[in-house]
Amino acid sequence: MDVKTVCLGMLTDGEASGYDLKKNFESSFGHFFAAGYGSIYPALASLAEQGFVQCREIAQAGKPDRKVYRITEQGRQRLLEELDNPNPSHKVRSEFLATMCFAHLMTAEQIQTVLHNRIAEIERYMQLFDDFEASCMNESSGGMVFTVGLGRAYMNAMRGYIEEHGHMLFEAQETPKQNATA
Amino acid sequence: MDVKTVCLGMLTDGEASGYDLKKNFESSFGHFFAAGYGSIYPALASLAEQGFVQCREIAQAGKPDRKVYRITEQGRQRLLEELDNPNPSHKVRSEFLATMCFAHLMTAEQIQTVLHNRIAEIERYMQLFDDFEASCMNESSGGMVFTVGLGRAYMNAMRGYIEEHGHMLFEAQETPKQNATA
DNA sequence: CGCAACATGTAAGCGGTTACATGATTAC
DNA sequence: GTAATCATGTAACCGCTTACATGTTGCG
Repeated sequence: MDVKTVCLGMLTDGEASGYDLKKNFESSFGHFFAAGYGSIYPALASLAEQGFVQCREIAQAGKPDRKVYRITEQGRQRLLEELDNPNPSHKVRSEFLATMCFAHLMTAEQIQTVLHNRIAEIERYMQLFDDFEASCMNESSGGMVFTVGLGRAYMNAMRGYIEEHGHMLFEAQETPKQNATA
Repeated sequence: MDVKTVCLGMLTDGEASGYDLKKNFESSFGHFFAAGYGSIYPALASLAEQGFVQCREIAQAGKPDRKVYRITEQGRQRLLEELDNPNPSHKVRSEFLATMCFAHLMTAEQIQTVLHNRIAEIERYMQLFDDFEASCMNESSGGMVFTVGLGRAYMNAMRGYIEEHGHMLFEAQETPKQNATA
């Protein structure tokens, strides 16, 4: 399951351009599947080449032609095959947690800053979830609703844990050497 | 913050070989920072070349020489610089959630299987957390304890959410086309 | 006047995954 | 016998990130 497959899935909701899909990746998919233009445009080109999507160009004044993609029947079949995976992965890559493992090598201010920034980012995601529910809750599939709910649940758990247990990071500092920001 | 840096951090706990570090990556770091031998051995070689670690070879009968690495003073400085980042990332890449977004294109059995497997994986992580606490809780830094606690908190949140709200994925199935497993 | 939004792409590079290669010892 | 544990590495590959390239419209 890569960016290509997710694009294909998004297109089951109706036609869209690469630009449109990017907005989708930012809003509803942002918390668990990031993708930039550098992945999306090549993905769409490749899908078109394989016959999984069809492209319709719409001329525009002063802007590049808008390229709108629509999923084909082969594309739908392909998507179903991908969705058949019984054990899709869920991977976390956290520099944040890696950093916190070594909190005893950091100053209290450094730790405080990192924690503060993490909570701020969590709040941003929470805002995204609120926006999503405010705007497109009615037209959304149960799957999307589930996804947003799960995002909210685990962001909430993280925030709660940090607020309740973050203090333990400040205990047992060993020789807080002066910062080597050089 | 890449595999190299995390290896460097692990070595602040004492000397270790690549093989040792791998076990570390699997147990305590497994839920937020995966790394295989293909990343670890080259990372150690590169760190040694840069003077951030020193290598001591221990001959062994019938096995390759055991290469034990120790962090140097430059290595410690380097690590402190890396830890100075005020906004370390926390990224999720979830084929699981991506799949669930398109649950309305799947059969009930498929969804059930995916959910079941995800919960099984969460239980595995929970077991790892228990093992960690049973074995090395006393000697561990506050940071490691925090990390494991946070992992447990969000695994728990995920599991709870799936159990309480998973049912919504089965509503509103649209034309559950027969599977295209080809 | 400058920035954000609209709109599409390419190319280099990087970091991590996977597969391959080797081989003894110990426990079931 | 066969699987797991110990133990280290290389090399190809793959997919994503980042930077670059271009240009208009409209708002404050």
